[in-house]
Amino acid sequence: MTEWKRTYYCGKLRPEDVGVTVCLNGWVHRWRNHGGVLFIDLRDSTGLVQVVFHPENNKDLFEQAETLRNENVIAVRGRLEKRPAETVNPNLPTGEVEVIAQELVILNKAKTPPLQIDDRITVDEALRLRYRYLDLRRPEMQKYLAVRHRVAKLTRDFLDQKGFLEIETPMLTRSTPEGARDFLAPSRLSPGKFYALPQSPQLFKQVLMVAGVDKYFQIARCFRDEDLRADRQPEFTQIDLEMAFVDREEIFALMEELVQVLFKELTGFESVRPFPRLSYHEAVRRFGTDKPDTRFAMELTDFSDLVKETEFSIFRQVVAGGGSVIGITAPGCGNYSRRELDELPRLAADFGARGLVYFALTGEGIKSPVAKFFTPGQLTAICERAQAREGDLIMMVADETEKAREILGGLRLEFGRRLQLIPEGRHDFLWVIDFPLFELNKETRRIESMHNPFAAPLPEDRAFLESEPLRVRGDAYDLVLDGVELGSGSIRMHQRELQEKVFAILGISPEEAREKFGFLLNAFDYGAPPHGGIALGMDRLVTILTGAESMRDVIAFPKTAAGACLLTGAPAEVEPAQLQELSLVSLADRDLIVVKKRKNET
RNA sequence: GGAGCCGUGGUGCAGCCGGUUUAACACGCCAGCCUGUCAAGCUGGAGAUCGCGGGUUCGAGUCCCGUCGGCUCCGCCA
Repeated sequence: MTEWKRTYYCGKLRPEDVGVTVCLNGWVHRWRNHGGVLFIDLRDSTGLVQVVFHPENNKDLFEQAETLRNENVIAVRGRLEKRPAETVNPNLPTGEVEVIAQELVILNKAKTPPLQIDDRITVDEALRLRYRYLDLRRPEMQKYLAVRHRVAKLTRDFLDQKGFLEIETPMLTRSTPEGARDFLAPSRLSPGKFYALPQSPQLFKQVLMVAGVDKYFQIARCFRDEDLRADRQPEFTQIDLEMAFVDREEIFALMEELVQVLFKELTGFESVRPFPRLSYHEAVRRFGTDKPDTRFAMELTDFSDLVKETEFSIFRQVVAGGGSVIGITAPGCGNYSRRELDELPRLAADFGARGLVYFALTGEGIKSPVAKFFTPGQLTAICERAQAREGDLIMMVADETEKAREILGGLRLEFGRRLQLIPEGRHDFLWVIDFPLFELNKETRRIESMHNPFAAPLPEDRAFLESEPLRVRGDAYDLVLDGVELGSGSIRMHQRELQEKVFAILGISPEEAREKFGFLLNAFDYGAPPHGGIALGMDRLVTILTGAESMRDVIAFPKTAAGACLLTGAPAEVEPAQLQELSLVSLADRDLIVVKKRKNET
C-alpha cells in the first residue's frame, strides 16, 4: 500500500494544484465510458474529482479502467490538469480540474450495492439501516457525522476553557426507583443481582460536587427502556454538566454562550442573548405547552369569561364546572370551504378534543354552526378578544383548563406548520423556568417529580412543601429551541433534611430512600456545596444544527422504532450456557405458549 | 399496551371498485455502439412465485383475518 499511498484528497483538489502528480485513493462513484474517453468520478470522504482515461495514452490502462464499476475501491496516479474551459463543471468544487490517469490499481472490488450512494435517491430506511456502511458513504451522512464531531469537539474546548473537568461515570450502576424503565445487566459474580445502565449521570455528578469537583461535564451516553419516537432513542447522548456554588443565572449565561458558539460555528446563525424566559405557567397559558415554539405568534386566547353566560350550553357548563374555553385565531383561514371546516373537529380530536367550535370571519359575516347561540354583541366581543379580522378563523375548545390548553397547543403547531408561519432559517431559544416541583399522576393519584427528585424548591415556596406541595415551584428550567426541549436542569438540594422531606412527599419511605439513595444522602452529610447543572440532548441538538430529517440520521448506528439494530440484529438470543452462567432463566418461550393458547381459545 | 400508514425485480414506484395484457415506468445491472461527459447518450438484454401464512371467490398483487418488518402518533419517557 505504501506505493499507492494517497498524496491528495479528491475533494480538495483546486486549480492552484495543477501540474502536480497526485495519487488518489477512493471509491468509484460513477463512471462514464464514451468509447474513446472514459471518466471516473472518484469519491473519498472529502468529495468527488473527475479522473480521465484516454486510450491513446495507454491502451492497457484504458482497458483496465473499462472494468471499473461503482463502489470499486481504487488507487489512481495521474497528473492534475485544468479542464478545458467548456468542460468545467460548476456544480463540483473540483469542477475546474481533472486528473489524467497514468496508473491504476483496484484495491477491492464491490458487488452492485443494494442502495445507490446518492443524496438524491430516497431509499427505504430499513434498507439503509441494514446496509448502514453504504448509507453512511453518502455525502449528506458524512456531513452529519462531521457536524456531530464538531459539536463534541467545540463543546469540549469551550467547557475546558471555562474550567470544567470531563469525568466519566459508570455505565454499570444500580437501578433507582422512578423515572424511566432501566436497562438491566445481570451480574455473574452476584447471582440474582443486576446492574442498571444509567438513565443519566445525575447521582454521580452530584456526588462529584460533594467530592470537591467545582465544574464537571461529560458527553454522556444515557439509556432508557421506553418506547421510541422519532426524536427518542433508547440510548442517547447528553452534554451533561454540573457546577458547585452556582445559581441558575450562571448556568444560563454559560449555556447561552455555548449554544451561541455552536450555532455560529456550525450554521452561521447569530443568536441574540440573553435568551428570553417564560415561567412554566405563562408558557402553558400562552402556548399550551411547556416547550413553546415561539417562532410564530398565534397565541392561545381565553374566552371563558366571555362565553360563560351565552346560550351555548356546552361552554356554560364547562366554565361553570371550573374548565375553560380556549381558542386560537388562524389568520387567513376564514375562507375555508365547508369540507375544510368540517374536518376541523376531527383534527382537534387527534389532539384529544371532544369537540371543536369555530367561527369563520367571512365577507358575509360570521359563519359558524353555533352562531345562533350567541348575540351579535357576544360575537363582536369574541372577535375582539381573538384579535380576529375578516378572513380569519377562530377555533375554540371547551374542556378542563389544562386539557383545553394542551389541545389548542397542538392545533397551534399544526396551523403554524400548515400556514407556513415559521420563518426559514430562524431559531428561537427560550428558557422555561419555575417548573412546578411536583405534579399529580392522574392515574395513580400519587405525587411525582416534574423534573427529577433532586431539583430544589424555590426558597419562597418552601413554606408550602408540606401543606400544598403542588403549589411549590422548583428552581428547575428547560432550554427550549424551536419548540424542542433541548435541555433540562435545576439547582439541586444539597441538604439532607430537605432532600429527605422531598422523598417523603414523593412517597419514598425513609428505608427505601436510604436503600436506593443512601450514598447521596450520606454524602450530603459531609459538607455538600450548593450546586446545580443541566444536560442538553446532543442528538436533538445535532438534528437541528444539521437540519436532518430524523434523529436517526445523526446517529451512526441508530435503533428502529422497535428498538432493533438492523445492522447487527441486536437484540438477539443468547446461548443457554450464557444464561446459566448468569443464573437466568428466560420466560420468553413459556410466555409465548401461554399467549398462543389464549388466542386459540378465543 | 393502543391507533394509523407502508411492504410489488437490486432501488424508487404504477397497477383505482377482484378478471386487459406476458405486472407498467424510471434508476441501477449486463452487452454492444460512442473522443469531453459529469444524474452522459443511443440500441438491445436479464431480472418479480407482488413480505409471509391462512381465508373468501370460478378467479386475489387487488377483498378479509393473522403474522413479520419499517415509519408516525397516543400511552410511556423523573
